[in-house]
Parts: sequence; C-alpha cells; structure tokens
Amino acid sequence: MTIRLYDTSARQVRDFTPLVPGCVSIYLCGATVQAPPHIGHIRSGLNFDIMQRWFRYRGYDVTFVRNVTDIDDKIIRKSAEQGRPWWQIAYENERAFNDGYDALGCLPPTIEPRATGHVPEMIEMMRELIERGHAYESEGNVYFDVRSFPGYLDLSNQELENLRQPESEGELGKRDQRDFAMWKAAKPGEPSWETPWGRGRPGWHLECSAMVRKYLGSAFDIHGGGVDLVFPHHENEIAQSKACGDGFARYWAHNAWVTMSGEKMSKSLGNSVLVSEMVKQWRPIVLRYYLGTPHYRSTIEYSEEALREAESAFARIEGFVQRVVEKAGPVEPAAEVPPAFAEAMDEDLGVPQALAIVHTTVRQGNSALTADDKETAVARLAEVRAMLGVLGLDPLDEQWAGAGRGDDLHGVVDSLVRLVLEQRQAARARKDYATADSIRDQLAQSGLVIEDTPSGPRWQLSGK
RNA sequence: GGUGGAGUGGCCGAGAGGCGAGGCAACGGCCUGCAAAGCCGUCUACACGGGUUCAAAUCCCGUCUCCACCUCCA
Repeated sequence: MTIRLYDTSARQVRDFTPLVPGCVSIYLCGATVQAPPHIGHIRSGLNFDIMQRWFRYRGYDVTFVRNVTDIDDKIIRKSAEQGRPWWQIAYENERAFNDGYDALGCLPPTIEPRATGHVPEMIEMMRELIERGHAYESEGNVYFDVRSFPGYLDLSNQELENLRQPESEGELGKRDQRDFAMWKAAKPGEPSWETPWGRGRPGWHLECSAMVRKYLGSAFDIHGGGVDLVFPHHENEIAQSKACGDGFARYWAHNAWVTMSGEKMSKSLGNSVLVSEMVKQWRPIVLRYYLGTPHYRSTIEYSEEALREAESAFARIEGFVQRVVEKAGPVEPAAEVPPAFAEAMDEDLGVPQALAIVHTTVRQGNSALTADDKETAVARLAEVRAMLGVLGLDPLDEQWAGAGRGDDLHGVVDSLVRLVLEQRQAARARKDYATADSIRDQLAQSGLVIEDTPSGPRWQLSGK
C-alpha cells in the first residue's frame, strides 16, 4: 500500500512518506519557453502526469506546481534577432507547450507560475542569502558562493574539485569560477527589473527556489524534472533554498529522455521531433501510449516502427473496449484497479508491468466475449477502464471525446454504411460472395474496415 | 579526468538469485463462405570472460561497447 519512489539523492527506491499526511506536494521543472516543445519535453510532463494521477488514485490531495521560465538568454537573443518583445516569444512558446500537454491528455497543474511574475520573491531570497554570507553582489550581478554551502553537489554526488573549470563568459567579478549567477546585470537593450543592486534579470535557477517557497513552503515532497537538470539546475536550487534555511525537496524524481539514433533529442542538436508535427501523423492517445508506457527512468529511442507497434497494441485494448460497449452498453470504470496493477504502480510507478495487467485483463475479457459471457466481459471492461484511467489512456474518458471521432458525422456515416452493409448481407445470404467481397473492398478503399461477427457486421475507420 | 545510466529473443520493452512480464511481427491451429477481430499454441533471450551458489539475466571481479551530465538543456 506504500508508494515507493526512486530518489535521485538517495540513489535508491525509498518508501514515500508525505510531509503532511494525506497530501503530496510536487514541483516539476517545466519549460524554458524559448522554442516549441518536442516530444521529449512532453514526455516529462506525461511522466509526472501519471505520477500525479497515481497519487490521486491512492487518495492523496495533490498540489502540483509546474513552472514556466519565461526569461533566459535564448529568449533575449531571439527577441533581438526577430525584433519582437521577449514576452511575445515566451508566451507564444508557452502556449505551444500547453497545447502539447493538452493534446496528450496531461491534467492541468494546480498552478503554473511564471518566473517573471516572481521578481520580488527572488529579490527577497537574494537579500537573505547575502545576509547569511552565501551570496555577493559584483558589478550588478548577484552570485552564489558555492564554497559557502557544504552540501553543494550532494544530489549529483560530485566533488567541487572534479568539476571542469567553466569558461568565464561575460560573468565578471566572480570569487570562484564555479559560483553561479542568481541575478544578471542588465546589458543595454535587455529586459530588466529594478533591484537593490541595480537593474537586471533573473539567472536560471533562482526562479524555481523562489516559486517553490511561495507555493509549497519551505519544505515539500517531490521535486521532478529531466535527468539533465540534476546538475547544475537542481544542485543550484538546493544551494539557494537550503542556504536560506529551507528544508526544500524530500524526494527527487528524474525522468529519462527521448533519444534519436541514440542521441538525446534536443533543440541544440537539431534532432527534435515537434509535438505539433507528431499529432498530425498520430492520434494523440497513441502518442500518449507510446511516450507514457515505458518506465519513466528508461530512455525511449524514437522510431516510427515503435510508434506503429504502440498503435497496434493500443488498438487491441481499444477494440476490446468498443466491442463490450457495443454488446453490453455503457460500462463505468471499476472503483478499484486490480491488486497486481496497484502493486506495480506502487513500486516506483511500474507502468510497464501495470500495462501487462491491462493486457492480461483484456485477454480475459475477449475470451468472455467469445464465450458470450456478458457479465464477465463487463466486469473486465470496468477494470480495464479503471486502469486506463490511471494511465490517462481510457478511450471512453471525456478527455478524449470527439478526438478524431467527428461525433455528428459518425451517426450519419453509420447509417450510410449500414445501408451498404445490408446490401452486402443480402449478397452473402444468396452466397454471392463476389459481390459481398467487392462491397467490402470498396468500403476498405474509403478507409473502413468491415468485420463479420456472430451478431452481424461491424465497421470502423481503418486508422483506429 | 569525475559522476550517473544502459547492453535482454526478429523488433519494442519489463524483471533483478529459483517459479519463464507484456506487446508487436512471424508461423501453426480454432472460428469464418473468404477475410477481419478474437482465442489457443510455437519461436524462450539476457554484451563478453571468470567467480560465488544446490541454483545467476539477477550477486562478485574483470573486459568491451554505447549514452548522458560536468554551468544552454525535459
């Protein structure tokens, strides 16, 4: 019954005990909105969406914060290149991210705070850190003194001495080259905010520390993000927050990425597959199945073939759902998922094993359907719907309603197809199979798959 | 150089000392006028070399290959 999670800082799976009984607070590092999302970005959102859903299923009251970092070097550079305000570029991409999350059925976070909306909180934090001797101002920049904080690099298990010496690029006045900027002095023409140390803008890490404190308090349960954030981003967050006296995150969860030909998909490598392109080629629910069902700590190697497999595998589940509903009418999800499914999910969100239970249940349901055992088939479907609901993959859930289904047209097409199928049934009755097959072929050309079942023919779109 | 991760059958993808996840594909069977869908069955694998053990994909030692992070990153 206890949920267990792999904790990056402990480097092992740990029992999850919430800070406040019955509640779980999650902070996920969301997007730096300097470009539209590729499927790797959305995978991260998806992994934590499933985490959120599982905690809810287990009865927790979930507070889920997913931030938007809407100011950074690249946004500023693009703004200059395109001659458009920084906030246009940031907001445009923020919308693209949200479109992606929505398309793949991610539940909205409790709040989605933006970095630039929290400058006063950042200033307050810097003031505290300077007072406590963990930070210093230099030429309008505010740097964190990494040697002043003994726990620095504990999360990534590194030694300060082993870090490669970073190149000092425009970051002058550092006491140690490994000190990082919390605040950057404004250069001419750059967006800037007023502070006690002059005008400037946030560095990359401060916004998360400030927003965590504002929305989740000085200590909270789970901090998530992609593995590539472990260092420097999360180390620097820890340094800032803990040096202020905050307890900060109690568990660290990091998702693996999506690779392309073995290499990490990333904007800078130019091997990105944009979500907006993917949803044109694949049904969103199939994309969700593909990106959401491997374990969150396993790399996904992108391939068209794997996507086609996901499509077939999901069609199998979906076919079962449809056949039961056609035969028995609407079926509500069961109140509880099968115990084996729950066990798998409890153990560090074992979605792949949990999915095996879904498939096994589908097979049992299909057998019941063949045996005309309606009661068992309905019971299995109720379980399947409950399990798919936790994974966000229930095709009957209203979140997917209308997606590619064309509600109004469906009825019209259905009656037209039935008319044609009556002709075919008549042909079959008089054993005129040439005509019957020809009708089936023509319907196939129109994109319809015909199946003859003991209770009559049924049709569906071939893309489903 | 430091730190973390990976190598599983035709393919994808779990597992982490015994009781063979699951899916896709293929093949055979049942069903079907033929199909489709479904069901049953077949193919039974853990990078390499040693070791521990009654028993190793799993633990230990060594080797190889790949990936990631080391101040842009989900």
